[in-house]
Amino acid sequence: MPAARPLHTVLTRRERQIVDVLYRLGRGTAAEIQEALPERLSNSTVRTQLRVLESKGYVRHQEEGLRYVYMPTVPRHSARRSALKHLIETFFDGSSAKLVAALLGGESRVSDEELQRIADLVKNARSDSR
Amino acid sequence: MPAARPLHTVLTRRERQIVDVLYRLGRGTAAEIQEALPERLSNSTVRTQLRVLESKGYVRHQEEGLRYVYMPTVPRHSARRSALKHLIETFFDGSSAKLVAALLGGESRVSDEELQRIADLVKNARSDSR
DNA sequence: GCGGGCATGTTATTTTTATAACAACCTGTG
DNA sequence: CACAGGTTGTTATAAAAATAACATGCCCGC
Repeated sequence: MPAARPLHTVLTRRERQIVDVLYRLGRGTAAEIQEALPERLSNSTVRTQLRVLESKGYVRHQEEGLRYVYMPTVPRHSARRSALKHLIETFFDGSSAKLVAALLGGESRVSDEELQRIADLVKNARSDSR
Repeated sequence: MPAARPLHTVLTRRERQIVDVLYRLGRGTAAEIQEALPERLSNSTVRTQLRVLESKGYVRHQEEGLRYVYMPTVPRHSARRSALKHLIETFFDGSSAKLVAALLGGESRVSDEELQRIADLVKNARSDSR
């Protein structure tokens, strides 16, 4: 039974890197993961790490033909929900509005298209709550 | 010269916990940090950890009367910007809109007041970009 | 059917992390 | 002024993480 606590507070540095890659890719073989990692590691190392993650219950694999395809056990949406929560609490004083402010105000502005989509989301949310 | 890479990808598990506390508190003594940590550690351990963090350049301290007050070296807003970016890339396919969707759609709904504030932010952002 | 290329499994070792005991030092108070 | 309480510095050790070499097995093409 894994993680009462958010994943990223439980995993080691390497484990996080690997799990993050998996959340980005959805699923992947050792080789693909190795490729996607921010640091060069030997294939052997990556596989060992994956096995550890699996034994801890954070990752599982399916046999696909000959090779193993790994994926996270914690569903993406729940991992991300808790990551989001943690981020808001740590950096935004618990306020979603502050997060949005940072999102819109940052130097890396969102595209007009994204902005439009966000506006729509907000509109819907508001009419829902009315 | 610390961290070309986002903090949380560089720090160990404990170090992250401590740095996170510091970002939440802004600043704090060893005792305060110890208090705020999600796990019970001896005061000695916390201080050792802080010294390590300092030697790595992620934290610094000021002498305040007798005791040391610690704070992050990386400014909060830049740490949070990169954390946010990383979160969006890992869990939201690089789309801010998807993040907002999760924010508004999650079970932990934002309050009406927050929602209002968000709506205003979006409105401003849109008129700016026009 | 044999050797090359990939994949996996096993196991060992090095390195880093994590934890904390102990000593020394102020400082205010009885 | 002695000492209790809170703080820092030093140093040792235990525990975990990280890395990778080496061995094994399987399929495919020559």
